[in-house]
Amino acid sequence: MEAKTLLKEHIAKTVSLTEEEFDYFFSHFKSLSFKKGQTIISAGDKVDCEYFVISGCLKAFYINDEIKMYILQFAMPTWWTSDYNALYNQTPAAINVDCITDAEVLCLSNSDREKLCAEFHQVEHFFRWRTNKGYIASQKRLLSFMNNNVKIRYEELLALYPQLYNLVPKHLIAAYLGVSRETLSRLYNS
Amino acid sequence: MEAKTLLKEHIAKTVSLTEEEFDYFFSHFKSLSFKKGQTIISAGDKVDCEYFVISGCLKAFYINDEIKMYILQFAMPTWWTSDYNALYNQTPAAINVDCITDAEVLCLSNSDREKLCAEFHQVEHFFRWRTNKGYIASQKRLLSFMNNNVKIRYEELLALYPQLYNLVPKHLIAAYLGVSRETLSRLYNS
DNA sequence: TTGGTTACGTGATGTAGATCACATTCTTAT
DNA sequence: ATAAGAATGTGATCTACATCACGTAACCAA
Repeated sequence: MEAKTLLKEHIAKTVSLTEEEFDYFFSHFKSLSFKKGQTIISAGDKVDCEYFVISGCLKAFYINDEIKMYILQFAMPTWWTSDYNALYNQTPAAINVDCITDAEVLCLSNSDREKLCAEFHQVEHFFRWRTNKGYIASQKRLLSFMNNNVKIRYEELLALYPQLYNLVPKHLIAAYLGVSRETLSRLYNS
Repeated sequence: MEAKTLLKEHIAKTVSLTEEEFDYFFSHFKSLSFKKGQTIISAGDKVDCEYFVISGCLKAFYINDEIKMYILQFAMPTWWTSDYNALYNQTPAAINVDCITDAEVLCLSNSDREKLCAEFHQVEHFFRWRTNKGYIASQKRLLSFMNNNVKIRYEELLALYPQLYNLVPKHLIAAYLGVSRETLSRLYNS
């Protein structure tokens, strides 16, 4: 689907904008294409934008002591991603975002988002709801982390995002679950 | 500090409301007092409100198989708490909220919040920022969970909220860290 | 085609933290 | 004041998962 249509339908699920309002809104986004493996945000970078995924799959991840990787989020079409801490607080990125597959994204700068939120009450409403959903999902994941062992978390993940199983290598799924690739391998071969 | 003043100063950190606007905003809150140990939300309940803490300390927690407790959040003065998943999606509460100490809270219904957000762009802005902060904090905690062992998480918690050390029993701190009370005990006696 | 890199499987062993059990102290209610 | 229940400390043992080590298969790029 075309980028503009995808974003339009995504927004329309939460708020109603007129044709002109949406066109104006959309004019603040920049379209970017990336190849598999390319980096969108590197730890240490200044972060100016958040990204809306049109096609492909990204990962947002943290690297500990240059050794271990923990995946905070897989970003699929219609998902938003960035280092929001860095973006909102104007601090250097602590996490990285890169492309698991070739990807097309729309990029919105922090200042444009704030401008659009100030100009259109409806846009502010949209972003409030989007963040709400993210917050709730994050709380759920935290709880699952505390409450469930790896096997259950693995099954939850596949139930929620079945497409991941074929799309992303298993060691990345392990990095999302916070478990070693060996343990994950033993888990589903039994 | 008086409830109204506390809320007013809290809101003023993010947005500017006129005297009349704030009075109108405030008129939607109900003041409630609880004794230590009293329950505010029980798992299974319908959840209608979110709560702004004026004094005392609450905990929001999940109970697994009627045995293990995991604390999602300690709520101190000027913090907001509820079961947001239940509140926004109108599902029965999955988590509980109760009082670690005697507490005074202001209660705002979901419908009143949405009404106020629709009526005042500034109020919508305030709630967007509040949720943003919560989301960022939740992501940080998740990352710390994956990345750090109990000792480091314990030190992080005390660095962030030194007042907790004297205020809440250690087994609750263990429940926040997702660790057994025995392990926590051994940890800080060494 | 070949050589190098990445993904994946699997055994052996190590370890952080859980669980169980029981003792001690501190709170709270009557 | 006293009894009962909460909170805490500490040893012994168990277990889920990490780590290390090595092997094979798949996927590339020259």
